[in-house]
Amino acid sequence: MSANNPKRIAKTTASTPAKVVTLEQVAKEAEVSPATVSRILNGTAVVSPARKKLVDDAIAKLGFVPNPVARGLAGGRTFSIGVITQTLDSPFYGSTLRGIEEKLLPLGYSPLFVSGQWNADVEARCMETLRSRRVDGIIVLTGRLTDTALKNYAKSLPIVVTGRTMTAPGLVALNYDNVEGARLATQHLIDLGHRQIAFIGGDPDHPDAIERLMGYRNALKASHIPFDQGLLAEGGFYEGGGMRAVVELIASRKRFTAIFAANDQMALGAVLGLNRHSLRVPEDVSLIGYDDLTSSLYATPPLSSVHQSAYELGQIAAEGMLQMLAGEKPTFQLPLPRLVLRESCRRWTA
Amino acid sequence: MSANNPKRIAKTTASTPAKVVTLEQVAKEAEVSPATVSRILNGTAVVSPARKKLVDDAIAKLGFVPNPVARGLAGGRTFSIGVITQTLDSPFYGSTLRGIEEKLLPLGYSPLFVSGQWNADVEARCMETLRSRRVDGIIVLTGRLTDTALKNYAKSLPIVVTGRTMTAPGLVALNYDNVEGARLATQHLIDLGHRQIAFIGGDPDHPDAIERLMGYRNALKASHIPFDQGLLAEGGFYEGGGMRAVVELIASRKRFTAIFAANDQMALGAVLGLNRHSLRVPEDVSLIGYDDLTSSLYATPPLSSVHQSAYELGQIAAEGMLQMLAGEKPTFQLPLPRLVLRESCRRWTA
DNA sequence: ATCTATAATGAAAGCGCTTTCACAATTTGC
DNA sequence: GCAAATTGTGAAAGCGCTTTCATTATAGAT
Repeated sequence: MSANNPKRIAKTTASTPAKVVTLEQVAKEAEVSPATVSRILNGTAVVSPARKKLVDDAIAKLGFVPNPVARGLAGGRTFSIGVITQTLDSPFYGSTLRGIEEKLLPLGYSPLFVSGQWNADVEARCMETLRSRRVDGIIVLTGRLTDTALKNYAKSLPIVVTGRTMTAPGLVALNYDNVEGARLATQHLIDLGHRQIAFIGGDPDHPDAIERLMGYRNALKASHIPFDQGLLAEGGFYEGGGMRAVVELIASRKRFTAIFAANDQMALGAVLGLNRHSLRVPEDVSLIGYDDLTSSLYATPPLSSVHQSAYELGQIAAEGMLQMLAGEKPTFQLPLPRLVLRESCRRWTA
Repeated sequence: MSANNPKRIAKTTASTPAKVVTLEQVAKEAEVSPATVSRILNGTAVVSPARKKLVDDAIAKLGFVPNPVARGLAGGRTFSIGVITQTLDSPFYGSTLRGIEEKLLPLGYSPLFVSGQWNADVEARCMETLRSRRVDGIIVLTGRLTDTALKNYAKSLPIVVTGRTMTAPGLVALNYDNVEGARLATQHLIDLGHRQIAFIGGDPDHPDAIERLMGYRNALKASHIPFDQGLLAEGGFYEGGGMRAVVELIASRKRFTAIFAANDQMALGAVLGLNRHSLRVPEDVSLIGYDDLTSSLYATPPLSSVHQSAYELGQIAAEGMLQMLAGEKPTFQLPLPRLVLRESCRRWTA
């Protein structure tokens, strides 16, 4: 290939002379050794100001850009961070990816996104892919791997994981307070006078789903409203599931005046399910979601929700990773969930 | 670093012995030269079946995984494909990314996603990042770079670009037929009896926006409906813009009985804008969008739209890239846009 | 002044793989 | 049967960078 390469370049590059400047050329230009150039690039040793200037000038003149591949091989650091997301097209995590990218890029790190499909096996394979690519660290967005598995990975490279609460050496976990967010949402409904509040839950294997259910129950308990299993339905975190869940609820002939859906996607599906049965939001049923997706703002009616900044989550995760890589102890402050009130809830007077 | 590494591993790896098997070890185990192992790995030369078996066994026994970083340096190929998307959190392109990933991964290629933010400068920087990372090829999802710039990049590495129609050596362009899709949508409205059809356009710099407007005009012309500038509004391809556009339209007191929005996000925003003025979809105004997002299926009412498979687009783009890398001439068949009828349009009888 | 720390630098040895080049072992052609 | 073409293989030279190790120049201590 190293012979193939020039060949291909020769064939395809008529006007662009494909000048790939190497560190060695910089060294020659500045009349110093490659080692010195490397030291300046990495700040790994003190270099006299005079030589530093020489080198900086040479770099500028030649337009030298270090080759990350060579750096990876020689130094063991690839300046890339693996990110395991679950699906690349999630409306929630999409923003998180953006947050990660924006924090990483300016520091010369590139994110390498792979999707785990909410499946532990796939995720394990992702981990291997990322490790074989010699990423410097891995950010896991929730995921299905066990805490133990994660701890193990953390032994060989730094890990930041969201959606969990755990501690281990070489690992930092970030988790929004789902219990509190769900409590807030349910309490809001209670404050509006609702007493029969249905809950559309997410995938029961998912910690977020469990915690949000817990918040819902906590709020009920605090107001001495008996918890009713019959008011629970499962929507799997997607629109279709939300719709099905509400249809089941209606079919069960359980009375409810409000619904708290464990995420906005299900809430949006629920609106459609309700409409199909001539139930209007918020006239007949009040509805509140979770996540505060962009699309919820433009739903019909605009959906009240629990705001969780996916974007910020990404930023914080990336920041934490950067700190670990710098050998610092990551410190961060996760924003608290907060209610965003729009038009999908209404006071209920029985 | 190579000295740092063992140090860190020693510190963090109590149980995992961090056994990184190298090609050389495989060679030793199989009692052949590293060159032979490499040849088997890459299929670059004929190796006797006997030795091949030896090597395969050694690989299996040792659990050897080639180091892509070293491969990148030595062979000039990194088995990674750069993908320039515009925002990581776009509901449309999200699926495209998924399509790309799914095609690439099984062949040992990893996508490297970077976002251009619909900005030519940012995009140019992305290009440089990707090139400096020595990706084997680049997939550009629409973007703002000029055709000329793209042609230039194509001189040094294979490029697949979507959302354009152009040809150049080392470049393949994939474009859905926006004109036809828009014509279909508009024609549908005409068939339903609408004569005053408003158009909410996208960013006027965007080729998709231009083509969809053209399709709209073509359909009108074919039915001898005069084109009316006053029925046009610009929504910038986002929900908020769609909402503003419809509000402007209403304020202008132009009569219209139907709206064709150049994408679903704007259509969704338009629904809200209409509702704010007590106009119902589809009772008072028929509405059709473009893209057929997942969320459109669960909108209130479920939105009729022009289906364009973002996912398939990704797959085809990735496939095309793979073919170019294999030295084949890419062949592909883009699906035609098709109407997806749901509940947002209604017959109009004046 | 002489000896030892300290600072700044370069030479050279890799990182793990691919690829050329040369050579031996076949096979083929006549 | 013998030269010529073909095949299979290994030794060795990198790819572009980092890092150790040794070396020289400089400052500090006695």
